[in-house]
Amino acid sequence: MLLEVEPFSVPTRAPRALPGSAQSSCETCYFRKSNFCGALFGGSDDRDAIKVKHRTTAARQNIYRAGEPSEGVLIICEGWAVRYVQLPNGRRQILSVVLPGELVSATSIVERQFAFSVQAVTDVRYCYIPFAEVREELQANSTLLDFWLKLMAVEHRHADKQLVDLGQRTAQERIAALLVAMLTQAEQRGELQDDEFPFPMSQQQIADFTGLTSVHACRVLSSLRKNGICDVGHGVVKIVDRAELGRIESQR
Amino acid sequence: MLLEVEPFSVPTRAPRALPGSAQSSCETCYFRKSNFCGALFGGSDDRDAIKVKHRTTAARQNIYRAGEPSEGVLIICEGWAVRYVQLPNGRRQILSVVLPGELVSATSIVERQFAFSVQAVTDVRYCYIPFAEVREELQANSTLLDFWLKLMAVEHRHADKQLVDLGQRTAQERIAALLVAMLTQAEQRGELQDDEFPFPMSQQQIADFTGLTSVHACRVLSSLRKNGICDVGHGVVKIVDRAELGRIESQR
DNA sequence: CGGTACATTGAGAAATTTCAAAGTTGGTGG
DNA sequence: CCACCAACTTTGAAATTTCTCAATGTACCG
Repeated sequence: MLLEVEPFSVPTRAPRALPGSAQSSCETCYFRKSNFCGALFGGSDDRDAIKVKHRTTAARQNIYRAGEPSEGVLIICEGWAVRYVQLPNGRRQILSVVLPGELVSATSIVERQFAFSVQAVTDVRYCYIPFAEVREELQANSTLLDFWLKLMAVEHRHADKQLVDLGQRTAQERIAALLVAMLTQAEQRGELQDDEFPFPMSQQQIADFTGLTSVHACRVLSSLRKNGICDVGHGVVKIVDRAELGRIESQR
Repeated sequence: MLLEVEPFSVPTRAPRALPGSAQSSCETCYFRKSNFCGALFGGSDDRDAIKVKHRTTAARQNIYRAGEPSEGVLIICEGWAVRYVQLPNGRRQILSVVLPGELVSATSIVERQFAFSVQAVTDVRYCYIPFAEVREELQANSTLLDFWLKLMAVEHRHADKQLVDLGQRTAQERIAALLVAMLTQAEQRGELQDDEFPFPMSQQQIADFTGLTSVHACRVLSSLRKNGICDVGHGVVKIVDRAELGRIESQR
C-alpha cells in the first residue's frame, strides 16, 4: 500500500484530462508579471523567439527523475509540485514545495542533472527554458542576474529553515510550520478566502515533507482539528485559530 | 594579543594564544590556490589593493551573530567554524561546518544580514572581503561568476543532503554520515594519516549538527567505538572499519 | 457497484529525550 | 609541580515521542 512513485511505477488510475489548454504559452501566463518568467522575457517582446517547451503531467506523476539529464530550467506554470529524494527503503524526503510561477530550483543554471526528483502534486503544467538561453540572458542582463542570485538566496534560506525544523522541532511544530508557511504564501497570492486556502498535499506528502510517518502526521492533524486550530483535508486548509497555530509553530 | 570577545558571553577560560600570526595576509594563505580567494585575486597581483580585514577569534566564540550587519563576505582562513541557528529554548541547529579556505555562505553577495550565526569551533583566523569588491569582480569576470554560482549550487546540494539525513535517517546513520563526509574532505585535503584525521567538534556540536541530544550522540559514538568501527574524541577521528562505517551511513 | 487511493484508529515496540549524578580532561594559577 | 576549575564525557533509569503493524473506514472515479 506504499505510495509507489519511483522509476517504474505505472499509474493505477488513468490521468484525468488537464484543466486549460496544454498549448497555453507564456504570453498569457498569469504569473508572468510577478516572477522570473517576467524578468526573463522582459517588457520587450522581441525575446519571444526563445523556445519554451510546455508540457503537462497528471497528479502523482513524476515531472523529473533524479539523475536524468534535464532539458532546461524547469518552471511550474500551473499546479503544485514537490522536489524530493527517494530512499532505497521506500521512504522519501520532500525537499521543497513548488507553487505556480516558481522555479523548481535556481541551481539549475549550473547543473543539468540533479540528485532530486520532481513530482506533480496536482495536475501540473510546466515548461523548460533551455539552459543556454537562460545563461545568455543572465550574462547580458545584470538586473536579471541579480534577480536570479536572490532566488538562490531565498531557496538557501528556506533550506536552512527546514533544517532547523527537522533537526529541532516536534511533529506538531513541523506540521504547524508547514501550514503557516503555506498560509502566508496563499495570503500573498490572494488565495485566502474565509480563512480557507487550497492545499492539495496528501497526508503522505505532508509526512514526507516533515520527516514523519503518514500515520503520525494523521494523528497530529486530527489533534489540530479536535483542538479547534485548523482543519486540513479535501484539498483545503481551514484556519480556525490562527494565533494558536502560530504559537504552536514556534513555541520553542 | 587582543581577541574578539563576544558582547554578551564572557569566556570562563582565558583565550589561548592563537597559532600563527594574526597579521597573516592572503599572499601567504595556504588555500589561496585552491579556492575562491585564489579565483578572486587571480594570478595578477594588481588586485591586492582590495582591502581584506583579517581577524582572529578563540574557540567557542562567535564570529558573527544572527541579525547583525556583516562587514563583507566572510571566509575562514584557518580553523573550523559552524553556521548555526539558536532557538529560544536553548537548543540549536548547526547548518553547516566551514573548513579552512571556505566561504561561510555563498549567498552573502546578495545579503548583508543573516538569520544564522557563526561560531568558531577551534581558534579561527578569518577575513571579510567587502561586499562591493566581490560584486564588482563577479560582474567583471564571468569565470569568477561561474565559480561563485557553482559554490552556491554545492551549498544547496549539501543542504538537501542534510535535509534527507535529518528527516529520514536514524541517529546512527546521521552520525556516520557526518563522519564519512568529514573523512572524505580530510582525504582530499591530505589530512588523513594512519586512518586518522583532525576532528575538533565536541559531542554537543555533533549533536547540534545531527539534531540529537548530546547524551544520545555520546551513546552512538560509544557504540561505534565498542563495535570497532571508529573512535571519535580528543580532536581526532580514528577510522577502524571504513567499509562498515559506510554501510551504516546508507544502509537504507 | 467495485476498486483504489487515502484517512483513521488501536495497541505494542522502538528510538530518542530527559533528568541526574559521577567520571575525565586540559589549562591555569599558585 | 600540584591542585583546582570549568568544560566535556559517560552512565543509568525513567519518561516521552514517534514508528510499526494491522485492521477498518471513507471518498472518489470509472
